Amino acid sequence: MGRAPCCDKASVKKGPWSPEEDAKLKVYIEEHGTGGNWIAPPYKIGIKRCGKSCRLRWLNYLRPNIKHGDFSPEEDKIICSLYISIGSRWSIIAAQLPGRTDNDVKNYWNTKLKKRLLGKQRRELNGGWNEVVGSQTLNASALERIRLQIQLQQLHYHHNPSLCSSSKILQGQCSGNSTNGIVVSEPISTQVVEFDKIDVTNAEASENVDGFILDDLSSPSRDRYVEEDKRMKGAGLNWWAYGDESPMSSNGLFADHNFDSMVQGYGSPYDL
DNA sequence: AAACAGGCCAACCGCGGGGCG
DNA sequence: TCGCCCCGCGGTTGGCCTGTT
Repeated sequence: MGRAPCCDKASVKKGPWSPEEDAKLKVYIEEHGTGGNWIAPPYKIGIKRCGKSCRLRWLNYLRPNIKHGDFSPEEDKIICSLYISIGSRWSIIAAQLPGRTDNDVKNYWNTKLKKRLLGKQRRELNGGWNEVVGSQTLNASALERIRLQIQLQQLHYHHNPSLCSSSKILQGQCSGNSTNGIVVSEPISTQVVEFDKIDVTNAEASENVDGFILDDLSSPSRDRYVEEDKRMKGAGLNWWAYGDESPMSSNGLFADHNFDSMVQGYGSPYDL
């Protein structure tokens, strides 16, 4: 038996909210709160909206301190790091970004950040991934996160020059036994690539050497990152400071060769 | 100038989980 | 314990906007 609808779909209004509806809802919520019930407000203020629609409008647009507009490089880093760790748990990720909503973060990831980071996926190091693990195909989102982990690991080295010299990056082909449907334990055959010390402030050199993130960015964005790098270095900070705690150890290899832990994520620098 | 394609984002949909009678 | 109801969440859609041909 299907679940009863939360409202009469035939009589509720859909589509964009009018300024009048916004104003009514805002005034009502600010004066009365929701009382944990989103079904009542639309009836009480006389708008023909589903309670869920009211909740969404309030959370994503009307509530105080909502931040609209461009995401900062710092926010980018938080989103990337958390996505690697926990996947598409947008509400949790958004909770780490004051003023941002899960919807905002999700849209930003899907329309910009993912493309920026995965845009060079086709240019993976020396042949890239074998997506088939034994007879098991990796869950797509898990695979994507693994790929991002590797690409972000590169950024990590960009911004930790002390780690860059003769650093090694796992680019890996996976093989082994399925353990829980999406993950694989040892053995993981690895290919290791060495690359030279890179200084991100030399954007041109970075383009030439790594061919990844920076040359994917438009000039203004790249300049932003370079500026941010200078600022962070000036403050004695490194980007992507998840190294030692991540499933990849600081030498760039997986710490435990266990894809399960990597896919589940436990190395975020941002405590949840 | 018109047509088309792609990007972007607000809003909707449907499911899972928790509270409660 | 069961079923209903609602909330919260992630995935998806649809329409507007902008850039390109």
